[in-house]
Amino acid sequence: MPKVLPDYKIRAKKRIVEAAIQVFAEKGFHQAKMTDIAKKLGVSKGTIYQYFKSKDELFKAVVQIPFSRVRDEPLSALLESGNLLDITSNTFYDKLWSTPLFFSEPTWPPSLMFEIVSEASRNSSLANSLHEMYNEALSFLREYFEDQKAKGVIRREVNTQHLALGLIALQDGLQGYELFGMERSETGKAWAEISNILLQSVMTNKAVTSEYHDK
Amino acid sequence: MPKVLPDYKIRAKKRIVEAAIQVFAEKGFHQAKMTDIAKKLGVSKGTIYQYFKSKDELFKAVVQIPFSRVRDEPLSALLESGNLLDITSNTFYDKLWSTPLFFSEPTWPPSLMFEIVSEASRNSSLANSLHEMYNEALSFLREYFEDQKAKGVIRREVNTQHLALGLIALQDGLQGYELFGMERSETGKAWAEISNILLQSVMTNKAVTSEYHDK
Amino acid sequence: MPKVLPDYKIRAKKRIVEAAIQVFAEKGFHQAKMTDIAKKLGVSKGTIYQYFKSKDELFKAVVQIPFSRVRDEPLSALLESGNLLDITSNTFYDKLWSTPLFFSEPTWPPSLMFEIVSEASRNSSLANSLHEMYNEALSFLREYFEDQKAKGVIRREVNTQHLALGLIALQDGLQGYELFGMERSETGKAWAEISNILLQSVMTNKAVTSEYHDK
Amino acid sequence: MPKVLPDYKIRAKKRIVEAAIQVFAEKGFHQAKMTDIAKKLGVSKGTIYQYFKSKDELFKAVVQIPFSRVRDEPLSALLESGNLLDITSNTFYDKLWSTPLFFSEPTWPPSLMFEIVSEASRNSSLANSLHEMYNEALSFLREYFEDQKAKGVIRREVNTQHLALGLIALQDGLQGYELFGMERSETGKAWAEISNILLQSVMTNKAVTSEYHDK
DNA sequence: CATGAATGAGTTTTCATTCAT
DNA sequence: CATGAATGAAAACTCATTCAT
Repeated sequence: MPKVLPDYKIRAKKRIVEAAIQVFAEKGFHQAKMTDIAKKLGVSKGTIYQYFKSKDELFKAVVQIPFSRVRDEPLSALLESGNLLDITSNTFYDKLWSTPLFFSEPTWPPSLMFEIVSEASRNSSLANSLHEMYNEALSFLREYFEDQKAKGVIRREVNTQHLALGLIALQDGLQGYELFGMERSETGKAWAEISNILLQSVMTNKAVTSEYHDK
Repeated sequence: MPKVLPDYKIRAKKRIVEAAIQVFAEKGFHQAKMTDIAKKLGVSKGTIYQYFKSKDELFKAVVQIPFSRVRDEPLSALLESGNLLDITSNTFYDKLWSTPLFFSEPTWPPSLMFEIVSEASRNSSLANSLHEMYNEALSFLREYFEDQKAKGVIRREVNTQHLALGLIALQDGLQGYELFGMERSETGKAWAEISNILLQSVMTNKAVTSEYHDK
Repeated sequence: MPKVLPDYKIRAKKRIVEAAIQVFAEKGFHQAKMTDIAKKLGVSKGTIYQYFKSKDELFKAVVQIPFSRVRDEPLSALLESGNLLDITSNTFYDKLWSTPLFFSEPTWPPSLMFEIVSEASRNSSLANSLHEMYNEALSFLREYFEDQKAKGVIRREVNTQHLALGLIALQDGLQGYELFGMERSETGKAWAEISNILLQSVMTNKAVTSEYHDK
Repeated sequence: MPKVLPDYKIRAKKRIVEAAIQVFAEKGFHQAKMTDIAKKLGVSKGTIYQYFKSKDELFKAVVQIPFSRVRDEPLSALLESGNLLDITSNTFYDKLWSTPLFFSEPTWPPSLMFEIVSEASRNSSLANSLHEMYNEALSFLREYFEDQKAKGVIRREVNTQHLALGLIALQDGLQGYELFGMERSETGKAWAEISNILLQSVMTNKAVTSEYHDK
């Protein structure tokens, strides 16, 4: 009888993955010992092996966390309710990465993200799934920009794919700098200024004028 | 007599560091075995230990490679001879990262760079030296922009620090995407388009006009 | 709640220390391989590392075995029940070193003792704890002699500290000679004769006479 | 053509052995690296291998240093010129061990001595040669005592073998205590007092009286 | 199911010894 | 002969994984 996993098992796996994400982020995948993860959960190593065949299996599960950051509700709300230049706000910048960890869908803290990207360069299957996730995120933003284009906010000749890619790359780059100690205040100001220049440049004259009037 | 290392020892260390960079980039620090590095060099494990006390020591040496990418000659030449919008070229984009490996000063391949950044989040001493390197690179670009400002190419009200930070972050972000399989052709086009929008936005009207005439 | 080690862990550590003492005595510290110790216990190397961080840590534990030989019950009993010249007996000589190994408190076999003393000359922390142990043993014997002095058995002008030191040194010296093959029968006779001369010399005339009468 | 070793070779070997003794004493046999010994001599490792097939061979050479301490000239002179109770002096105590190192015949410093004794318990060939050396030293002292007996200084019923054994054992024991930090002043006083008691006890009444008169 | 002591394969590290210069 | 860089066999040590309780 094909049986789906009982509910408690799914919840147990999720709790383990959440703990693993934290520990991997704190120590790095290879420095993180199975014992550390077990300790963080308050269970024994053996228990983890009841749910995941191996440390590698657990890593894969961590990596399969759906890439939901751009799609998550607060972010979508932000985009859909406001106007285009809201993207330049620190609120948006923060949202892009700091989707509340372990609240709804857990997400990778930046240090883990960078390790995963590095790992992806040697692991094509991981690369593929990362690629897919990014494409999804990009589509989401691109569609939003296309929408704005349809509304006459963004100029017709703008390549929305490149715009989306550029904005997210900018944010990822700045994010990385925070890892080695660049101040959030500094990266935040750079985000605000650069994204503002970019978006103003792609807006129609009409939109620019009206946005300024709104302020 | 100041006791410096004999020349051949410096060269030996350098060769080991170069091999280590390659192997670390291929396999990641923890997957890279001392044997792998020795094999790549065609020597025995023991030889490496004559030059570096431990694997960790070797990693530190790898990480202390001076951050010379922006200062290296071809890059400077590119900036100094050409006009501002040359930055938007793929040549420049390539230069930023792909300073020929093991030619003059070895540099970290991207996958190693991402691993190092991730590691920096847990290692404040590493973080400090990375920070310093980035500041140096940023200063270099900012000074260039200030120069352009003095020449009337860039508008006076532009914050050149943020401009430099934004451009490098954009490049680093795109670089990361290549690690999980995004095509260079795609990232290159995004770079060209976004950096072009940015730079045109910060240029004086006069400069924009003349640059267009040059083409 | 004061976090003490669980009982079984203390017992496990003790069993490992006992095995280590045996193997160190048989082969010497550096010739003794972790595998040898594990094999003697019938466990794997890994197990030992669960209880001791390193071979050196294990050595330290071996060395911290309390110096109980003079204080142990049979020895005290011997001293307290008998008369002073019992010290000259082979029973006492044997007791001084050969407290039954691994019976109650494990003690160092002579070959290990000599290695430890040699090591102490290069390791001041080890030297300190050895010194302390010896002082304890010496105090015990000195107090016994002081007691005998109070009872009129030993003459008042005798320096009991030097007497104790001399007797134990004599025993340690003879012990060493057994290590390179001097017969116990020979060292035993030397002990009997020399300690007898010494003790008779420090006894009061009255005590000498009565002791002779006892025989 | 059977050829004895050229003179310079013998001298070279001797210099190496002397350096080895020092380094073995400082660090212990296993902690002493061939490099250390070479450095102490100011030559390269390779040179040592020109004269000794292996580290073990070198150790054997160190251990074969003739046991000359009791026979060496100053000591013999001391014994032969003076009277019996001179043995109780600190000068004699010092002489027993501290035959000037590397002056004529090198001798083992105490820490090396203790390591060698420990090693002898596992190495019967080493044990044999140590035993032989000790017997030689004992004979020397015993003969001296027999001589004193013939001269009417020592009583006829005294077992001179045990007396010699006891005195040397006492000295060796005290020597060991200095290795873990017992003060020379303390061990010296114990030696003076205990050896004095012993020797006075074995002397004839006549000798005791006259010795006292000499003072 | 949960536990955590035991395992041992896989690495790092050491250093006596060799040998090309 | 002397040198010291290179070697590699032999240890120490790690930690994911297993399994008896």
